[in-house]
Amino acid sequence: MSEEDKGTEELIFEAAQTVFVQKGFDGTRMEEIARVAGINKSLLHYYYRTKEKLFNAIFKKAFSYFMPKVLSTISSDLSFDEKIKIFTATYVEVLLKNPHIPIFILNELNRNPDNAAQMIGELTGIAQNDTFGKFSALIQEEIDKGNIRSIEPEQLIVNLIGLCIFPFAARPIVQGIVFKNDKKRYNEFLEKRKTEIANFVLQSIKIEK
Amino acid sequence: MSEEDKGTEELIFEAAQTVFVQKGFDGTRMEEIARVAGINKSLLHYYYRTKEKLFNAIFKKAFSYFMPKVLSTISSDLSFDEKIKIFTATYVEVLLKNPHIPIFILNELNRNPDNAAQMIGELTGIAQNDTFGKFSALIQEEIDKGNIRSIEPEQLIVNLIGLCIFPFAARPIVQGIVFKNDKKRYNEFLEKRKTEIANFVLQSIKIEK
DNA sequence: GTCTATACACTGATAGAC
DNA sequence: GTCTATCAGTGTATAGAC
Repeated sequence: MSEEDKGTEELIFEAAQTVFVQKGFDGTRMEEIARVAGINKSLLHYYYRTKEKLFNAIFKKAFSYFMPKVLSTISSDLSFDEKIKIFTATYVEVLLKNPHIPIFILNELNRNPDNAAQMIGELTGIAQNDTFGKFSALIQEEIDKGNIRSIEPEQLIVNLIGLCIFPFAARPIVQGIVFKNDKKRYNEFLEKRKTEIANFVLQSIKIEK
Repeated sequence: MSEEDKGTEELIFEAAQTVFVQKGFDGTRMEEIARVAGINKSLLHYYYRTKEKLFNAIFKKAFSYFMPKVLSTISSDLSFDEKIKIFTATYVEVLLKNPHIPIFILNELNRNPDNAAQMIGELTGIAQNDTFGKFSALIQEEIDKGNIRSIEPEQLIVNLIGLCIFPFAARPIVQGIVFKNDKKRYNEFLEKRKTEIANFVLQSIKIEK
């Protein structure tokens, strides 16, 4: 399907995604979305009544990149180490393809938590099917079996997710200040993270030393 | 000095800080700042000509909480382990007192990188006096001395900072989804982070196992 | 379905009285 | 220094022609 064959609705959706993700809800003008989509401002309202409805559609899609299905990795029958490795590598890969998603989601989550919570709820029916709860249980199991050292499962989970997301959410700091605006070094840095995060975490929690 | 004794300029500054940090530049209305400050809208322009100038003043102040002087810890004559412990503990403490700062800074840095970079530049004269460069050198020294395992200094630095900042920037996710909106558990979680982060990191990079 | 024209509200900023 | 009044510009949304 070529660019011209796309239906107007999809054209609008993609333009809205580009602008909303880059500028956030407050910073986005319907005018600009229309311009990017190459159509008239009124058509936006024809397809999506209000700015909020259009935004919410984008938010849902974006959130699925932010909290990807990767989390289902933990339900597989791989070894714990493999789960951590695949989870972090795949997560970083997804974010490399959608680098602006983290700050967009974090910011909108903060700006309008109630609406965001509702959008998230509508996504999976009910609270991600408690993926984090299952993840916690899995970690506790590993501790009980003596495979990893004692650590609060929630601390480990937040560490894992934070290590993946942070370099993207804080790109201007990491690229600009840590790497003195050397974009090439910043990108190499992210590339290495695919394996570096799992390595860093597993080194911290392994027991046989 | 009581609330009433404050000069108008300071009153405006504090009101602006409250609103800007909560709603960002695009989401903030001069009207609301005036209302929070309990003064007239025109007075804002009398003291700070434009919305941008007022915002920039707030941004500079906020950034000093985001990248606190804690970084100077690394120039002290403490042991490497102690430096990591004090750095992370103090950083988390600062953020506990200013929990909305991280997402505010990250978002504005992303929204208008050029202006933000200039504001940061005006803060310390020139690029933080290359604190991160010194930090990198310190880490490399420890590796060369055989005190910690081999790791790219930049990866370690980003891990350290990310582990401190992320739980604040992603509060709605961590408190809402991981802790199912149990605010008490979320706060206990943050409290424990003061020591947990250093512990987690040092476990990962120590050599004698 | 897509366009032009326009209503209506709001926002940042200024002018001018006190 | 502080206020009221007001302007000019912009933003979302709708009405109506085609």
